[in-house]
Amino acid sequence: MENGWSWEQKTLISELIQGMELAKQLRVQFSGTSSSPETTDMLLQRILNSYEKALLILRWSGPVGQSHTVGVTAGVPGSPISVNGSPGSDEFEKGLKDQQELNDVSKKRKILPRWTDQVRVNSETGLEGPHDDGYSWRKYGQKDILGAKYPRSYYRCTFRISQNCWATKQVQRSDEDPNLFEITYRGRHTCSHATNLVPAPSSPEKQEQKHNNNNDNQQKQSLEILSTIRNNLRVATENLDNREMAHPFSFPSTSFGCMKSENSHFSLSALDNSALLGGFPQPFLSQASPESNYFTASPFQVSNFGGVHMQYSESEIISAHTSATNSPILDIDFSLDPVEIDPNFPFDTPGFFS
DNA sequence: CTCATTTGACCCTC
DNA sequence: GAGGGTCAAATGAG
Repeated sequence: MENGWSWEQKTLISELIQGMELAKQLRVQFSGTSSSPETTDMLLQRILNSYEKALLILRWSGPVGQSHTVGVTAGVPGSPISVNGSPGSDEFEKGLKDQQELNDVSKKRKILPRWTDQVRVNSETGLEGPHDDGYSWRKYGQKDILGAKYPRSYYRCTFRISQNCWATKQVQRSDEDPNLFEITYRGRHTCSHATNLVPAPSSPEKQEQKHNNNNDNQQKQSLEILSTIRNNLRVATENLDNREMAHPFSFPSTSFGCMKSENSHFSLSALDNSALLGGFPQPFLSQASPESNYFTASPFQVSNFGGVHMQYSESEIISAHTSATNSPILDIDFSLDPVEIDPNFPFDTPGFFS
């Protein structure tokens, strides 16, 4: 590997840089405008900071982090938060240490990266969108949880055996809001199979629209992203299947299938300039409802893609915040197919909120 | 027949 | 010991 940097890494860095430059341009434009300039500037600054951190992390881990070890990501297994931690080199060392520990199988489970999404199911329209996170899951258990009204379901990747893919997820229905499901992902997908491929955008217009957003309307898109952030990352969910209401823990595994590049429409080049904004890995990329039929990338791009939206619980946001500053630990698999996006790339948390 | 789900039992961690 | 997570036999669906 030349210089230890793969093509994917270079592309990633290139995209990061480009995104950062765009954010800078945005900041220049916004500075001085009347519409809450402080907030705008602050948010833009945050975005820039995030890019810088991401680049830092990337460069730190680049040639070094070639081991592709199942990463300790921002999510940080088990303990979400230490909010006030400051980013420091010791954290990097910790990351290295954790990665080394991954060699110990017995610790594998413990160290698996972990993050949470919240998915709301709309009882009216009742479509099965939000659970299509692009992977193929098989339910292996269900458990009544102390203090929880509803049982928790356990899923693992269908290809655990065939491809040694150790990704799992837990689905817990919210007590307060039965329409809300908290999905905790653990581990990364190492499988490359695609039993069920994510459908292409339903219509050329939508695809075109998306494409335009990626190119001609970058600034507009950024504004929408900012708007999304302002809205606490909470977006209404539509067109979801209320079948889940009746069987909350039977998330259809059939509609998933590990994402396959040729169908995912997520090639880096296709993402163009929005790669950093929209190209979030699983579970941040979710197939939109059958109606919208194209991807959503949450939480940063939700406003651009109708249909299903992930929600982040406050704790998750905090976690994100924390990991951004505290856990520059990487889980970047640069061995990925150029068009495949690493499920665990720690964009879930980091920079965008720091 | 094959594969996914269910469910009670077992294991692990705190 | 309690609770959460996983295993694996039984069962069901296609």
